[in-house]
Amino acid sequence: MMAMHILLIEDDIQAADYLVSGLQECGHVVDHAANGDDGLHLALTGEYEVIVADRMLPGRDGLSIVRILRTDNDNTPVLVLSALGEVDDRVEGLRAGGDDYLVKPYAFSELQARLEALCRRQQTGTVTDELRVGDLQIDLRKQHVTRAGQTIRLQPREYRLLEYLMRHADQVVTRTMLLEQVWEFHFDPQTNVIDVQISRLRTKIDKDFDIPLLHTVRGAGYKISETA
Amino acid sequence: MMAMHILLIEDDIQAADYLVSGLQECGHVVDHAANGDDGLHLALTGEYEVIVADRMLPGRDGLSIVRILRTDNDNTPVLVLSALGEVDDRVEGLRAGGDDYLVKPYAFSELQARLEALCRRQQTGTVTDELRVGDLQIDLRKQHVTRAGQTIRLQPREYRLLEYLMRHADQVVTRTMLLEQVWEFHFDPQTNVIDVQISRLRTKIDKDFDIPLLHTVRGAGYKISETA
DNA sequence: CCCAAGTATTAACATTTGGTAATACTGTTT
DNA sequence: AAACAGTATTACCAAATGTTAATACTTGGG
Repeated sequence: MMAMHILLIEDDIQAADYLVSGLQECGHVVDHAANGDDGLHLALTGEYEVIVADRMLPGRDGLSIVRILRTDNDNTPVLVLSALGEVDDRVEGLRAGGDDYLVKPYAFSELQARLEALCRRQQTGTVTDELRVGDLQIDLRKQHVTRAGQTIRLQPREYRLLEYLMRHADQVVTRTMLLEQVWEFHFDPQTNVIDVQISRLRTKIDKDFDIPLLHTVRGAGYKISETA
Repeated sequence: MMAMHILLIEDDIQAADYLVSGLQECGHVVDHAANGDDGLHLALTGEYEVIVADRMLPGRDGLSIVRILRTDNDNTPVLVLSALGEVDDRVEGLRAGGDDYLVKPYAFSELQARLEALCRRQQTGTVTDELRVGDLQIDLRKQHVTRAGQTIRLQPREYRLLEYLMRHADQVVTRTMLLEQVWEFHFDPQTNVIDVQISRLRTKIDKDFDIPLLHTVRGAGYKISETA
């Protein structure tokens, strides 16, 4: 089993210590947060393969953390630990979302097995988990974009547009390709949606930087590339 | 080959007559419009399995008709007839959208074959092409909803919600089912989105009618059914 | 060098939809 | 009957994103 970066959000000190040691012995790197708010902060800023969170937490409970991550388009898998009796409808909903839950008390070996399963599911989903052109970089798992280390916040459509462009880096991408693949329009909208969205994307990824990466290929379309 | 209702939009009288006769001889029912505007009107109001439209038309061209149908969520397949030389980028886009085009001059047998292909594609897509509960009815192909013959205009999400409910008519549909199937949320948004959207849907499908079809199943979810 | 087509940029606007919350209604339980 | 949880309705807001349109810049051919 591969070593993983794991975030553990658990307020019970005893349980937390036990888990941290156990997971470290398996070769994993474990960060620990003792309450929901710290946990959420780490989850949003850090790079974890998987998050283990208690259902009941001071401040912000485990489910609320999942919800916020998902709303933020962060797909890091979360394993929710819940005491017998506190399993509710929402925990069931979790399963379908690629996450999992585990009812306390549980065997450590089961926790291990489920963590592995969650990571496998994640890994098979995407072949690579990042795309890069120059200093522009997409974390596909977290749908997180940075340029020169600086976070760039994109809207959903802008993200899809950029992802498509980057999956075809150094290739010319035609307007028709974009309409079909990014907009799922199979007809001509006869408006300049694309021009406008390209422009919006440009201001976000190129405006504040010296070297433009998103190039116009006159009469053909667009191309994202390090070299003009 | 099944008999079909076909709408032909063609301004050239000779060509139109030729096609109408030919198609009628194959057992089809053909309506003919001689210009783009009449054609669009028939397309929007009538019930056709397939539409054949000239690319160049007085008033409104064939592609513009396709565009308007699609914007209106009408998926009736359109076969565009285009003279050599007037094929442009957009026509290519058509193909991907489940439509087709044919360059003049063409053999009548090829037209026949393509019409059949378009209809087959459409038929295999949906097993039935309408859902009905009492006097409430959905035309799945045109995504058109009527109650007691009266058109009901729904927003996209409202439509998906209603379609899901009607595909499970007389069955209780839980909130979790709706979140996953209609909203593709695999986590609890912890808001009352569903309640609000159900309410919006109700005002559209039940408010102006005597018998309510959308019922609340307290503690469980919702059910669409003729009988309370 | 000038023109036309292609493209860029920008602002204002409309629509769809989710979030929030106040209020009211309804069925169930004690 | 009173209390309570579940649900309904409604209004207002905000975000995302498509539409329109005015204006300006860019490029290549004549």
